[in-house]
Amino acid sequence: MATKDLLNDLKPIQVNTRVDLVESQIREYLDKKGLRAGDTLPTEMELSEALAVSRNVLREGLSRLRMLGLIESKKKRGMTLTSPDILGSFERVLNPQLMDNATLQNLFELRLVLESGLADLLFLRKTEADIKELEAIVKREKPAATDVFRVNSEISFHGKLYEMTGNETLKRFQIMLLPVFDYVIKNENRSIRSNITHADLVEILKSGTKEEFVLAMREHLRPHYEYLKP
Amino acid sequence: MATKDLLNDLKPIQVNTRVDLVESQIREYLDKKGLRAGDTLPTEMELSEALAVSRNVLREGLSRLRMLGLIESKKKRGMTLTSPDILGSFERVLNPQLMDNATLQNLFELRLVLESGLADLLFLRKTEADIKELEAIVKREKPAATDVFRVNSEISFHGKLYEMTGNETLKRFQIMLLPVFDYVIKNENRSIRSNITHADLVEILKSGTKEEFVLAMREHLRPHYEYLKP
DNA sequence: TATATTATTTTGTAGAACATATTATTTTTT
DNA sequence: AAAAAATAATATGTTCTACAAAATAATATA
Repeated sequence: MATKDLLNDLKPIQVNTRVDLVESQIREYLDKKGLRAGDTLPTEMELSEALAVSRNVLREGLSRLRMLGLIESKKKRGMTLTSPDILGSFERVLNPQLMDNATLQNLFELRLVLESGLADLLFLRKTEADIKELEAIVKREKPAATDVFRVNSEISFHGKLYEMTGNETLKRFQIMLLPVFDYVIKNENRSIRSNITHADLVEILKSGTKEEFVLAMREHLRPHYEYLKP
Repeated sequence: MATKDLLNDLKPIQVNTRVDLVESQIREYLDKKGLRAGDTLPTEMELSEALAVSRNVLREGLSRLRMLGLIESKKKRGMTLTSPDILGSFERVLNPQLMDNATLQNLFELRLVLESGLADLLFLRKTEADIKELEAIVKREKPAATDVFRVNSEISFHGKLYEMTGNETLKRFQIMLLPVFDYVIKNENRSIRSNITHADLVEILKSGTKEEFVLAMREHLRPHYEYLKP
């Protein structure tokens, strides 16, 4: 079918609104000028004149950049560039209800990949205190509930792992992915049993090697991988 | 110092602008009403009246949601909810020049974690064709350049690995992280030599086991980990 | 009935005006 | 002359009105 191919090959021409143009032009401007956090921008009047748009349209564009944390503005002082909160924007968009299934699945996998790859950072930065806390968490788990990744034990145990990496971005990322993970699992009604328990993982973290941990973590996650499509 | 503690404990009161309120209120509204992709929103006039703000302010808020890909609008038809492009917003913000050092470092590590955790997905989805392409890429590499992760071989080889996961989100994520990775490496002038080459990795993918690959990949990335702070 | 024309509706854009907060300047007071 | 108070100036925040443009609905015409 030629028409079907066409639909795939050429995506519909989208008329960029003036605001879209403002946004990209300003972003280009920042890049071109090599501006950095702290630098000041021209005033709204100057910008709107230079771009030949109304102040209204300009402000709609600026509003976007403000939301992303790229700029801040104060009365009389004007606008300044700021270090954006890179996960802030991500957070606004991560609503399982609105995401299509493919993306949900992708994010589910993304999280598995992350967990599988934590080993080195963990061994680099684990402390005695961390191990003790993990042991406490494991102790608190109900003995009957062998299911891993179930909401309760999930948040505390795996969350603690992320925390131990000392990587704030990673940690926040995990928290943001939690609802997605939960959503997928619930929707597919998966039953999850692993040969490697949380307790086993802690034990290896405590007195095992990195290599052992890598393999153990994979084994711990295996049930999840088994649900993935080839 | 009491003042210093205070600065840490209580963050400055930020007067939310009307636009900020509009944004969060509309987001709340969507959530509360349980609206999904495809559903239509009230008109701008209705919304601005309900929120008691000018149409201008309302539009600044909507502009943000539009940027995030949460809503689309057409003349006469009004606005509809859409599945957001979750990485689109991320992309807009990932400018190494604007990010603070801690975040750069975090993203660098994030990428290492991802690469370390790819093994299972790769073994789940690799094909003959993939392996052949990898071999071709390795063949093209200059024999003198044993440095891994250097821009050229990096983009093609590691990029191909991500591609093989069949996870579009993951793949795009990697592309977005490339500049960050490059930026960090250049700034720290790291010399990188690994015992495991790309060729080795391909060989294991071809006729080795998952476990071998996991360990090989870690070894391949080891030089990078060695630069990380404990 | 089919087609052409004309409203109607809703978003997109523009311009002017005023409010508000913050800095800069001037005036007054001591 | 120095300090304090009052005033002006400036840039962002907000509102209002008006019109353009596109897509749909309604009507008139062949």
